[in-house]
Amino acid sequence: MDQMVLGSHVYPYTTPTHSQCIIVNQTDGAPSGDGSKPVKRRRKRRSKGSSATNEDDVATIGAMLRKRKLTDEQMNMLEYSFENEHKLESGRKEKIARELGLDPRQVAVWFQNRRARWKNKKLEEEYAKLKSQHDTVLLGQCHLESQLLKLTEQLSEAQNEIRKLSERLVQETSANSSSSSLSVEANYAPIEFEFAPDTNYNIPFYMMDSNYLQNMEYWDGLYV
DNA sequence: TTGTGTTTTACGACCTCC
DNA sequence: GGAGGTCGTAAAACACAA
Repeated sequence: MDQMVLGSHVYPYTTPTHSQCIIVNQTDGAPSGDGSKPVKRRRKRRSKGSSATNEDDVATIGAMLRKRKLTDEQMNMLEYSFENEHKLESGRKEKIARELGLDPRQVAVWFQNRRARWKNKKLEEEYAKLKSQHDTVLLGQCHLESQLLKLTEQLSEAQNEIRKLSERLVQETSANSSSSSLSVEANYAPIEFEFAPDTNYNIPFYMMDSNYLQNMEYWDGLYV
């Protein structure tokens, strides 16, 4: 492990293999001039492959930082600290930086990035949870729709059956009407379904006797 | 080895709070 | 106004398939 001394700090870093990241003075370049909102200006960085050879780079060595991967130990300590508290007040930052031999700015940046990762993770978890709930609701909807279809078919069959029986009864009673003073309507007044959700289902229910209901296998589903 | 996708470190711009 | 936050992004570091 190499070390790099900047100011009063000693930074650990792994020797870069082929490139460096050099931060050029952030305020360089032309000012915005007109006093309007300052133009966003990205710092310049050394691209891969170029080398730090001239005096300018040497002169700005104080502002030159290699991108240092934190050691496992530093990472563990930071993670432990993050678990305790996601926010980082000044005193704590200084303390952690001292203990880990890092620049306080590095600690602050690490916490910023860690919070961002934590937030992304929470968002992903929330998304997965909502998606799961959505899928469950969709499944339930499918199930209910298939049930509705099945029940609609059963109702239609039952209505047909009732109509046939009703017609037969009318025929039989009209054939016997000469010998009877009672009308069909008087004995079998139409009964309406109180629970019928739709007026189309308010069919005359002439055959409302126990034998008929017992033999109506069509209604099994409804009475379950 | 190299191309490519992902993660990590670092920073600028902007915002909020005291 | 300064300190510390988020957000978006650059670029190094890393992982891994081809």
